[in-house]
Amino acid sequence: MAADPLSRVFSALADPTRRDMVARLAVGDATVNELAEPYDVTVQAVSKHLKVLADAGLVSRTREAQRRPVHLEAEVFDLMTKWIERYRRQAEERYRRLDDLLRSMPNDITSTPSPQPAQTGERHEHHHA
Amino acid sequence: MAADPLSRVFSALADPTRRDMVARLAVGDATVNELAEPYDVTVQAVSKHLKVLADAGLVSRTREAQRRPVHLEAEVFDLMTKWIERYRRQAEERYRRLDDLLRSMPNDITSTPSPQPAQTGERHEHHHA
DNA sequence: GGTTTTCTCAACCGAATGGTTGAATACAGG
DNA sequence: CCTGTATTCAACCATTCGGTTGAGAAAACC
Repeated sequence: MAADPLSRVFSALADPTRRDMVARLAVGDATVNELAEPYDVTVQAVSKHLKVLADAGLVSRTREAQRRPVHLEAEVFDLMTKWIERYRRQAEERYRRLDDLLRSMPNDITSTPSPQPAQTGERHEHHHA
Repeated sequence: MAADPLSRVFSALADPTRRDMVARLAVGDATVNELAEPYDVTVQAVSKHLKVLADAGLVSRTREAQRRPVHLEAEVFDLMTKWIERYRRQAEERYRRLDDLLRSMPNDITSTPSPQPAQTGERHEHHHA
């Protein structure tokens, strides 16, 4: 339903019930009924949550008799951590550079915007005129 | 609006436009108008997105004349990475233990009383010797 | 003081979300 | 074959979400 994979994963984990399910599935596989037990919602609602997690690639279900054991797929986590780490590092590096800049010039700021090159993925020019 | 912090952060990053804003803010602070420029939505929509990011603690705004420069707060990322890493590690450890277990017992316990149900997606090997 | 710029608030709209109940499907077993 | 169990599908409902337009609010500039 949702467009890109990253949005699906973030969106799937934006719900506390679904995060709790993931937490419990990290301990071990479980059936839908087992998963539904602790919550006071219907089994159908849990089944829907599972579908969201499955669409995000976070869990897989294999038919085994009439039960459908749910299994956590941990690889998708990397998608998020990569994204997060990338921009956190970028932000922290910028912070560090700003610190250096401030440290190196006690006065006389406001003249040089930082000399960093055009950023990859920046699809927008500052035609500041 | 008053969901838990973790839900707010995940939810905030579940939108591609907001993720793009975060990516751009990692490069440097920006005003609402500057942020709105590349997207073909109204400034009000961007302002709303910013409110979501701010409620999640991902950005902060400081009034500076009539402009409100937006600043990325990278610490909140840790909230997510901690949660993610915790359960990924747990799942991987469980995997490792399961591997050891399977390695230690040569015969499979899950003997199928009925013949193969011709169902796709069977993932455990029945090496019928 | 009045205007312009920047930004937010309010009301509204359509689509998605999370929940429900009820019916259907698939399989195990008497 | 019939029944029970596990799960999903379908329709519905209330709320949220992302977007719009239109009206403020606050500061800078004339």
